[in-house]
Amino acid sequence: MPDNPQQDNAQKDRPQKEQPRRQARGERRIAQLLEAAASVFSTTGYTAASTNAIAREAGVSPGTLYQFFPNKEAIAIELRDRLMHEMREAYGEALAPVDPATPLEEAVGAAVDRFIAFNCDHPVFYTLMHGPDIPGRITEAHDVLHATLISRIEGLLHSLLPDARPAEVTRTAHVCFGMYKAGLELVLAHEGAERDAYVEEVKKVLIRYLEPLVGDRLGTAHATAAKSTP
Amino acid sequence: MPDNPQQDNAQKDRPQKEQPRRQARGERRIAQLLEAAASVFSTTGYTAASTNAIAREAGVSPGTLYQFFPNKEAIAIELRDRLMHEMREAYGEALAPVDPATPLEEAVGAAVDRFIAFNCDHPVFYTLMHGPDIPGRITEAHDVLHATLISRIEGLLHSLLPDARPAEVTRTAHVCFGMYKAGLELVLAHEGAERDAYVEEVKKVLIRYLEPLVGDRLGTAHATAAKSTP
DNA sequence: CCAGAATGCGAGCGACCGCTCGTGTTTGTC
DNA sequence: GACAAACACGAGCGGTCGCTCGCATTCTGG
Repeated sequence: MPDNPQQDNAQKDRPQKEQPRRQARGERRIAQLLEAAASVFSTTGYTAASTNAIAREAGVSPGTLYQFFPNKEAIAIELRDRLMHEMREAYGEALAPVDPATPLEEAVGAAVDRFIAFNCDHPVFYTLMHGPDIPGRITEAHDVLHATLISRIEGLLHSLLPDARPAEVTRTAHVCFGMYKAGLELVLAHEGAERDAYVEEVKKVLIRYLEPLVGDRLGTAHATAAKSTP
Repeated sequence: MPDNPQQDNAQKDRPQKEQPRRQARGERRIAQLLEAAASVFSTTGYTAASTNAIAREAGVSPGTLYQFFPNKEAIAIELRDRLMHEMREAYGEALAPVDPATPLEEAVGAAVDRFIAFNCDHPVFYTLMHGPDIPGRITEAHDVLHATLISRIEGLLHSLLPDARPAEVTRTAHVCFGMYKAGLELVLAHEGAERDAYVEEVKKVLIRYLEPLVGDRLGTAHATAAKSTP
């Protein structure tokens, strides 16, 4: 068991996890702790972040932290769940509506802009979602989420190129997601105007990768050999 | 100090690190230990890999391990250095010679093929080079190496598009490297025919990204609508 | 053959980590 | 005001980790 067998003496036989009646103070503490956790996670990564450091950052004792979270993992899960909720709420179904007549540039640009904006506002999101540092159970929930994201992209792709073998669509979706992920990392590594420039590069990568696939369907006149002289 | 302040009571005031005269047995042990380290690192990552586990995998005691390496970091560094040497030796200056007349497809394809082949043969290379799990000093050496790689790509790009502002060339190089890295991750996550398919996708991504930049320079008639009939 | 160096062992040190628990304080309810 | 529940504290428990140290064994040069 080369995993992370440090300890796992958490609660186990609790089919219903009935939490104690929270007071307003408790809710405030939870928010405080999650904010501190976001800070610590995004600067040191998940495994290197110690619960004592999170408690210290929040200005409380380790015992207080464990009043509200059964273990370290639960902190990350709750944080991720809240971020996911906030994202859905802010951007709705970001790439769900696959308007079949939208030009490729617009569809890709909008999706990339939204996701990147959210990640820039909440740096910890990248750490939790795409960080390779996450052990055990968290990953399982992430895998589900990752799969739904991929299938969203697949759906979008399917509406763009109805005549393609499913395996290829899946592969293309994985490539798009991987490239987006890499682009996001590049974007987060820069700031200001340079950051904006990288955002445009990411869009270019995706658009140019997908352009030949959608071909010149409909009247969308994107041209790989087009010039600025009409 | 959120770094890794576990211990650092290694040797410090040793300007010349004069190693003891190695015997053949010692060299064998070193190779054995590095092989074990490669296995453990690539399956558990750097930080999660324990030196005791490496020693156990190599079939020796922890004390023996520290006979040959001053600390855990040195194992990773030596491993990386040997891999780098092996790579230079196997593929020469992989993307150094910037033949200015090579078609884009060929240049990108060759470079991608070489790098990916090497990474497939030595999975630990990805962990050590691109793994986000590496603390402290190792990263410094990696940054140097990363910078030289980027400047190699810049050089290659400069020969392809001589009339481009340096900042843009740098940015393009970073994008190419990031996309290659993401593609490598995708490739390593699959096997057999699927893996080969992903390799081709990575090439497509890079070629299509760079194609509009090089335009139709010279007579290299790469065409997004080109066929296989000469 | 033998002195000394190189190699090998493994219990264990010190540090940190996730987490607990006994105790004390604050808050809501009657 | 009384009482229980929720909240807060922080020393410390059990554990792993990187690494050491004293000692035994094997190799090498003279």
